[in-house]
Amino acid sequence: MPRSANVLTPLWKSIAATLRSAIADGQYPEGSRLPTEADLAARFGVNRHTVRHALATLIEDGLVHSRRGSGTFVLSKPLDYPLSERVRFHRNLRDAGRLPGREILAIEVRTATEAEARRLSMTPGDEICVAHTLSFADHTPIALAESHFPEARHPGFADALRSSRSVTDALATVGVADYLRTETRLSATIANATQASHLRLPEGAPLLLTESRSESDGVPVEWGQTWFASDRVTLTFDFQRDQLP
Amino acid sequence: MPRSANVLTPLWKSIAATLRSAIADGQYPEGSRLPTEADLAARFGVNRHTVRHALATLIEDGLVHSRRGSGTFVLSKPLDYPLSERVRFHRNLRDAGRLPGREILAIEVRTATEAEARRLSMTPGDEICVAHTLSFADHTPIALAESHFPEARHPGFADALRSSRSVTDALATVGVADYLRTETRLSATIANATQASHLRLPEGAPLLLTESRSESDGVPVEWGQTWFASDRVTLTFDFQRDQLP
DNA sequence: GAAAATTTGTACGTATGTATC
DNA sequence: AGATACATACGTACAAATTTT
Repeated sequence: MPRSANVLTPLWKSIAATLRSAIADGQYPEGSRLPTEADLAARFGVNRHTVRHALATLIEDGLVHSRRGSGTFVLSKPLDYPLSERVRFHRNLRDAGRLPGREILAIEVRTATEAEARRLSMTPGDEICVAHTLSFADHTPIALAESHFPEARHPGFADALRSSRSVTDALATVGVADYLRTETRLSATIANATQASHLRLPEGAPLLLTESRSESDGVPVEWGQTWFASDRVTLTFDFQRDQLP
Repeated sequence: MPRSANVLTPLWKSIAATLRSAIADGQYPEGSRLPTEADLAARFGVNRHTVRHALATLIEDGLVHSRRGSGTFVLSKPLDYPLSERVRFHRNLRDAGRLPGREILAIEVRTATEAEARRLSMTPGDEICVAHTLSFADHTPIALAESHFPEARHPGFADALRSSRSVTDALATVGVADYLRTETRLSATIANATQASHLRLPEGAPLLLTESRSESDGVPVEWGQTWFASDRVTLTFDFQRDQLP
């Protein structure tokens, strides 16, 4: 039997608002499961359709997501990762109130191919250091990176990176006090099996790929590709702000 | 019978290089099909495995892609789309030597929701103009956009946009001579059925999503989301260049 | 590992108030 | 004023995916 329709706001809208504020209040924390649609319907005293309508708006807004047979879960808000000419991973994460973490998957030293040499302003055959790393925020993987460094120009860098575990520190020990990002290219890809496994994502999840070059006094010191788990990170930048170190 | 191994560069590498330069020379234009693996093997006088090894590197680099039973096809190089505080679609495309095009899918004028009002510094209930557009480069769709404009602040904007078909022109007719992009957020998504159909992509293709706000004299004039077909566009930006109009 | 229970997704239908032509 | 379309809401049933037994 239809409810008297003499209302200012629709039922589903007020239910959506209630759920929204309950999530905002931390009543349903990130990753937690909402009550089942049947439960919510009973609690609000409405039909299941009405609850579904409310939930649809939360899903649309990326606040929750539902899995058939499993339930509706609160999504964690993606980390804002500001891109600037002075991108520093640890600093970015601490500024966002998250615990930064980095795991080195592999470090190899080998001779540069033609394309790699070009990107680092070297000659093919020169030694480069290639580092594969996995970055974490609060123990959750957020990005997978493949970074190329001109080992020939900075001998001992690979060893420094192995012991220091921070790019900025390792560069400092080989004499690169400061460096700036000079070029950034952005595209989107689909996670392959390897990437998905490292990032703990389903295969086929959307990834944000950045390709960037950093220089120190006009000389390239790094060229790298980084694949971000797009549902955990949002890259941001504004041209106004001149952020200082 | 194995070939004498006393060689400087491996066979597959020189074959890959030959194919690369053939593609670069325009011998195999964008979208065209390479000779079959059997043909290439015969032409280079090697085993089909060797050709496959060479092709694998081209596929890895995103230069070509292969479809079982169909062939190997030359991919078109993605358009470089520079992001700056002064992003102008038509100008960006002409600078890249492409033919810009824009199709207006829908323009609606309605009252702003709470979230929309916040983004445009308005009050909920104020009138906004929402435009759904599709952008083309050389008649190929590259981006799908949903733009929000403060109609209440600039009465007549919707009509201006309907007749002018350029955001910059339409803003000019309502008195906004210049505007700058103040905020940009980036993420990656998967194309849904609607997006895929408009962009002429397979469902599930990776999209690059930008969310941006533009202001004129500190007052918001546009808030929009743009979904780029990631295999056709690469967003770029460098902090060095101060590009002038 | 198979079966059962749980939970979301989809589809049919009904009814009524509200806005539009 | 009447016809028509739309939004809201309830009822029921079954399919499909997941979790639990």
